[in-house]
Amino acid sequence: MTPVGRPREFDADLALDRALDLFWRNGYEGASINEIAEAMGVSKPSLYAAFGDKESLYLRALARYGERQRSVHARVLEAEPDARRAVELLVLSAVEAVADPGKPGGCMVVTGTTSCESPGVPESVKHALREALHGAGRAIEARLARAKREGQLPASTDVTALAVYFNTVLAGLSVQAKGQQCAHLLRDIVAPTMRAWPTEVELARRASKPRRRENA
Amino acid sequence: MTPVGRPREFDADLALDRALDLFWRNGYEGASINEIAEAMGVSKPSLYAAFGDKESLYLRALARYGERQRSVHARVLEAEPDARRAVELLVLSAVEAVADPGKPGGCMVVTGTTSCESPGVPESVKHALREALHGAGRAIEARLARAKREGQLPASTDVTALAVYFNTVLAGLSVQAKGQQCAHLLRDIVAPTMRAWPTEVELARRASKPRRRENA
DNA sequence: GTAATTATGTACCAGTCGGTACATAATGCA
DNA sequence: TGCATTATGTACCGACTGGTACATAATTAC
Repeated sequence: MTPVGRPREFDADLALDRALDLFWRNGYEGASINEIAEAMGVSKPSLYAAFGDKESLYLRALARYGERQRSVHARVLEAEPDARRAVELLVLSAVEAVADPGKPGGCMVVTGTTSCESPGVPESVKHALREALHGAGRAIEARLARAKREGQLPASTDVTALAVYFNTVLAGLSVQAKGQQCAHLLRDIVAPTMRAWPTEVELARRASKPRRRENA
Repeated sequence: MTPVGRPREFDADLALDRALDLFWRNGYEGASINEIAEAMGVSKPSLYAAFGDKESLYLRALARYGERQRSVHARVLEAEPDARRAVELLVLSAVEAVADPGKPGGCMVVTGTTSCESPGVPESVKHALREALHGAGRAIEARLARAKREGQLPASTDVTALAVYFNTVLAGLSVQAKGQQCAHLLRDIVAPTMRAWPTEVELARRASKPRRRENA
């Protein structure tokens, strides 16, 4: 079932990736339609015909970014049976990702969030960015909740607070990467970051009755 | 010695604060000269006569922001003799600051850093922002180094890494505030954040010979 | 007084912004 | 062969961008 009408001469999927790259680098207002169209290798009317206005294009790009990000996070978080090790890998992979010279520095959601206060940014975009930022936290929280069920975290653990904490460190990493902080310095913060994980000492001190450790 | 010529009819100091507010909120490119002039209560030519071009104005606003920020940080960091408590107060004060509804959400340096990749941002601005971001880390590092000298941190402590870590959490806090994360959730990350502080357990485990604690 | 100096508002500059009207080209279907 | 449908490039729209020319107003110095 080939579609009727003149076929488009560009790969819409590839073009969206070019737009994603620019939005990632410069945020919603910082990326102009003109340069996006040029990067896509497409004239402006073709861009509008294929993706609608700037708002729709950004939301599509953000959605794609989110899918990929969620997939990476899920793989890292679910691969390791030990939750502490899983989160540590998440942070470490984030360090490597934001410092990757082949990609725009930092995280698209962080870049977008910190530069979306202007009234020129549609409310839908602000909402999607907030949702994406909090969504990352919720993914971590789910993993921590599972760890708690499995006895890898004390029953008294506030998994919400701990998830927000890790999410905050990830956001901070993105800022540091944009600020051109050396990659090796960023790698060195993984260890301090993970010390937030409730230790056996605290586990013993906090729990009223000692908890038998089932894993590892 | 009153200056010759027609006196200016606006308070340049106050006007700079209005510009600071907008740059803080929207970053370098996100804040337009037109709206800044309007917020200043000044016509555009008067603005240019008093402050030069946009680049100069931003650098002056950023310098003022930096001075105030440094002053607050220094007061918090130096007031407490106990370094751990001092850093905890720093993080706590940052939470309250970025969540202050009376001020633009988040930190001006973070907002600026995450939205300065575009070629439209002068190199001097990018440089000043990097410097400001790293400067905050260096202030923390200095306090940690002092703590190490005073025996409040094990001699094996990597104060640079620890300072970058705390600075990263502060940057992340700013992002979370921009993302409208509830203030009470941000307050709850202070405790996990401070667990990165080398504990007595680690102090004992790491030091080859036990270190006598001199303070507290 | 007059000259020099500085500030002010209007009105404008070229360039870019997001977005589109319109004529033309390329396809499937009849 | 038309005809409907869709894509394409040119050329444009009004609004806004950072920045300024210029005439005028207000002050000090002489």
